[in-house]
This record gives sequence, C-alpha cells and structure tokens, in this order.
Amino acid sequence: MGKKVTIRDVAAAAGVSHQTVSRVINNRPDVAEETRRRVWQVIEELGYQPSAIARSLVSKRTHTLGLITADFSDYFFTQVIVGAEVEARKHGYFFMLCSTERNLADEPEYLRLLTERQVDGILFARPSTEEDSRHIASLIREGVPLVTTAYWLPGEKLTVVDVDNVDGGLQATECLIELGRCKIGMITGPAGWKSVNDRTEGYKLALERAGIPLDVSLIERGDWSYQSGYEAMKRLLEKAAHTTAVFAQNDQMAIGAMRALHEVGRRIPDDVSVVGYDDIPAAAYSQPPLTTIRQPMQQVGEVATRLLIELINDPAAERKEVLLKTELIRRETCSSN
Amino acid sequence: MGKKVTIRDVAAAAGVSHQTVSRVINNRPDVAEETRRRVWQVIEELGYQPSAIARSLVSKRTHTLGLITADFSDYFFTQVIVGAEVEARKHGYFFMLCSTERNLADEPEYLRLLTERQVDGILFARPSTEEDSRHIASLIREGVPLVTTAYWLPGEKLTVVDVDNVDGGLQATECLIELGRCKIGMITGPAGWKSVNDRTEGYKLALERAGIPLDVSLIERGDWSYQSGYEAMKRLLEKAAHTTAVFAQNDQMAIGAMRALHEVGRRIPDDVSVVGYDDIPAAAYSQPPLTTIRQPMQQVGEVATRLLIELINDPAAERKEVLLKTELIRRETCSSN
DNA sequence: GTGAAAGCGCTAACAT
DNA sequence: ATGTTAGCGCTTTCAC
Repeated sequence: MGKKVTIRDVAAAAGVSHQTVSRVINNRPDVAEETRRRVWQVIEELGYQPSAIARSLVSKRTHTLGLITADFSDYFFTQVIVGAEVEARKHGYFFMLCSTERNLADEPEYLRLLTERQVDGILFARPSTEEDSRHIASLIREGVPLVTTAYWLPGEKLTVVDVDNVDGGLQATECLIELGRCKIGMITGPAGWKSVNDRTEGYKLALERAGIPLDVSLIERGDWSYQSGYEAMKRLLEKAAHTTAVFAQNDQMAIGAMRALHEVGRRIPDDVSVVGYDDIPAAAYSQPPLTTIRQPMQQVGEVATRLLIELINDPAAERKEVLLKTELIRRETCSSN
Repeated sequence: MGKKVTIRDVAAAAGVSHQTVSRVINNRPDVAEETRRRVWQVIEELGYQPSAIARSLVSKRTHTLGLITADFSDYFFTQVIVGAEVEARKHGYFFMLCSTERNLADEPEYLRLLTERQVDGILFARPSTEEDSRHIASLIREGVPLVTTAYWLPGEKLTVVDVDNVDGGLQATECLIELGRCKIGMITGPAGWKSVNDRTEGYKLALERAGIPLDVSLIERGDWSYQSGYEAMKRLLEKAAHTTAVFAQNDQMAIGAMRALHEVGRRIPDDVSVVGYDDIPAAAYSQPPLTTIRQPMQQVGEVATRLLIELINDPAAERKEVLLKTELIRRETCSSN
C-alpha cells in the first residue's frame, strides 16, 4: 500500500502544525480561509487519508455497527439487510457482517469479538428462537446499543422493529373466507417462532370473526422450506381431503403445497385456494401466480438502523417497539371465477 | 457501556507491568507460569477485553475485509457471501459490508471509505459490468490486496475466482441435444456480462459439436428476472413457434419462460424441454421441476477469501485465476419419457 | 487563528 | 522473566 501519508506529513508540507490540519479536516471554524485552502490543496496533492483507526482510538466511536444474521437464504432477513445498509451509509456507518449460519452456538463468541472491535451498536437481523439468549440479555445490561428485527426477548425492554404478523395472518385468512371457503387449512412455520404464533393468532381471529369453528386437524407444521410445505400438504390431504383452502405461512411452503395439490389432481384455484406470505420474487411466477402477504422488509431494516443510531447518540432514549403493516397481494391462487 | 477496563488496570490489579499483560494476552513465551495464571485470573475478574482498535493502530492490521456487493437478490452472490464469511471467520477476519445496490456510481466513494478504515483487503462479490472501472484498476496499482468473484478486468492481472461458464453452457445445451432436440432456443442474460458471453460460447460449442447449425433467431436476451424470461420466451415463440427446447441462462428466466409456454399450451417436457442455470431453491419446485446447472457458489466465496488472506500475508504472491466446475442437475423439464 | 503538550490503549525494542 | 521507554495517528486541552 505504499507508505501512508500522515497528518504530520501534510502539516510539514503545508507549513502549519498538525493540529491545524486536524482542524481543517474536521471543518472547525477557527482556521483562516487562506490556511484552510492551502491545507486542502496539500491534502489533495499528497493523497492524504485520515486514519479512521487513530480517530476511533481517541474519539471512542468507530462508526461501525455489528450485524447479526442467521441465514442468507431467508428472503425476509436478506431484504432487511438491504434496507439497513442503505440507512447506515446515510449516517456514515458501516456494518460488520456476522452470520451465525453454521451454528448458533458460536454467537456469544462472535458478540465478544464484535464488542472487542468496539462496534458502536449491534443490529440483530435474525429470528428469535427458544435457545438460550442470556448472552443477549447481558449485552443489554452492559448498555450496548441494540436493536432487533423480529426478535423478541420476553422480560427485556429492548427496541424491536417487526411486522404486524397477527394482522398479516388475519388478512391472509380473511381473503380465503371472502372466497366462501370454510375448510381452511394452515401450514405453519416451526415451533418457537414469534412470527408463527402471531400469524396463527391472526388465522384463528379471522375464523372466529367469520363464525367458522377452529379445526386443529387442518393445521400442519412445516420448517419454511419448499419440501416441508409439500409434505405438510400431503398430510393435510390425507387427513382432510375436503380442504378447500390453504394458508401457508411463507411462500416457499405455499409453492411446495401447490406441488402436492397438483400431484393429486386438485386444481388451483378452482378446487383449492392458496395464500402464502412474504411475496418472494418467485411468488408472482408460480403456477398459477400466488396470492400472498407482502411485508415491508427493507423498511424494517431501515427503521431498525435509524433507531439504533438514535440509541447510540442518546443511550437514555426510550426503548420502543415498532410494528409495520403488511399488504395483501391478490393473484390467481385466490381468484374467484 | 461503563468505563472500559484497560491493559493498565489489569496490570495494576495483578501487580505487574502492562507489558507483561500484553505478553500474556498475546501468548508470548517469556512469562512465568505463575504470572500468566494470575494475570488471566485478573482479566476474567475485571472482564477485560483488549481494544482491537488500539491493536490495529500499532500493528497496522485490522483483520477486517471489505465486501463489495451489488445485489442481495442475486442468489449467486448471496451464496458467495455465505461461503466467504465462513472462511473469513476461520482466519479471524470480519467483513465490512458495502453494498452498491442503489447506485454503482457511489462505489469509488465507498472504496475510499473502506481504505480509510484500513481494511486489510477487499473482496468483490459482484459481476463485472462495462461501466467505468478505473477506480478498481487504481486500487490494484496502490497495492491493495484484492480478489474478485466473477469479475474480470481486461488488461489487469488480478486474482479472480469464478465458475467455468463455458463448460456450464456446454453441459446445459448438450443435455438438450441428447434428448434429440435440434431447435434449441436460448435466453441470455444482459449484454456486457462475462458469464453471459461464456455461457453463450458453451451453447455454440455444443451445437457445433453436434453438427447443428447456429440459428441466431433462436437467441433472445433477458435481464435475469422472471419477467424478462417470460417476455423473451413470448418473442421466441412468435419468431420460432417450432422451438422444441430452451436454455435459459438463469433459473428465474427459465421459470418465467415456462410460464409463457404454459400460456400457449405447450407442454413441458413433452413439447419443449427447458434447462436453467443456478439451481436456486425454487428450481426444484417449479411446475414441473427444472433441470439446471448447479454452481458451487459458496465454494467460490470460500476460495476467494482464502486467496485474499494469502495475498494479505504475502503481497508478492502470484495473481491467479481459479475456475470451479458446474454440475448438471437433471429434473423433469428434461425427462425423455 | 495557531501551536505545544498530553494521551487514547496498545505493541515493539531495548533494557535489566 | 519482567519493566521501561517510545511511539502508532489522531483529537483534546490549554497556551499564546
């Protein structure tokens, strides 16, 4: 990289003290216009770049945020990251990537490495699970600025940005009810996820409002994958061949379920209506195109990052919970003709 | 975050000099066993964490890598990142995320911010385009360790890890030829991408070997999206209704093309065989399941990161180009029954 | 308006 | 085996 130009090199070349150069690059007022001009010129000529490291050492700010994520195949969180990144950049922050994809057990160690690197705050862009989360609670207690997306920690007051999944589940189910369906199956995500519980609650609420009795034999569990949706639908068809509608808690499972329906010759939407959740790009191109619940994922990342930076600038700021709204996207798996 | 415990606090509490503490945390040999034990104990008690910032300032190494990416919706690069992350962590490195998703024009500025932060090296996980890349060439000239994935810069010697797309295009096309198809259409990605040129070359090579004359009217261009595949297929069907096979240069376009085929009532694979490229998760669940070319994406990220770290440790190391092999995944869009 | 001195938390070099 | 001294490149006092 060649020998680095330092602030003293600039000072010497410009015939001022290094302190004056510091004033110039930090846009401090107390510098003569002429001096300022000359210093900038020398900076250009020498190609001087202030060392962010040295600055951090004295300022105690790294302008770096930790980004904890679990799974890059998950459309939701990938989109959250996109939104987060844009917002971070806007404020002069960078994200340090920290994916626990392979094993969640490493997370405490990664968090240690992150704080060792003095990140100014940490954004959790991964789902809450039922695993041990004491290390997160202890981060909170240490006062590390922390914001989560879709991660809920019972008993802790923390800032979390999420989507209103109860309402999303409600919208999805109501759409099926409006079509006149009563035997409405559901394929849920895995146990222990808050989003699963919430979407399920929305489903029940919709049934209740419509006066349709809850039939738990119409509920099957998947693990978000295409394959699990396929298998869950198979089970559902065995137990309840009369099912006329399905709400799958994500699009991948919905598409898997559609495969199972095709296999047994049930026509979509004529015989069975289907609703998914997420609005992944593939949803618009499934056969037939999938009706689904769109979540403002990028906005989740954006808002979360903004709140995180607010928290960094004001550690005493109130912890708040933000819920963003979902939107029903009507496509052919729910058309009524 | 409370007042930070420093190396001197530990030294005082343990009754040694701060230098001895430094020796202990760096596992240097010249420390008495007894002293070492005592120091570690104090470190535990005080919850001391060495400041990575201060270390970087003196060592000139941040153990941080820049990660340039363009598009988180692109399955290929997302998977590259997953592989890269795992490998980086293995060597004690973190990635600083730098997505140019919104506008590529900001890239030079981001690179500046990255070098200002003293990243030890930079990984480009984005495709090469025909846009101006002088800023990258100048990085190389400055001697910044740099590795790219699927990014080729004519005239520069740089380390690049990629997939053998000529062979991939060949495999895809040969699979269609084996089925006895001769009117083999192709939907390419956008102009200016090396992967597009290479896959196209593989397609032509396969036709040539089979003695099938090249018919350029069977080639249509897309932009990687489902929609563009759909539209390209529509055009293809108009110009050449006799098309009996299609090679789409990615799975999204392949699935879009299948939609177009369904619409005009052409059966897959009975009337038309289809091959995609990427093996995205949705490929196995398209209707019918899509034959495609699988690329070792995570391995690309892994190898690229390993080479980058090698380059950091030995800046004089030779720049090399690594090509990884693709694999044909046979599914129903190409079955011959 | 500008400079000199001190120090952020650590490691490297040279004592002892 | 351990301590002392001197920086790394910058910002923050506090003089002038």
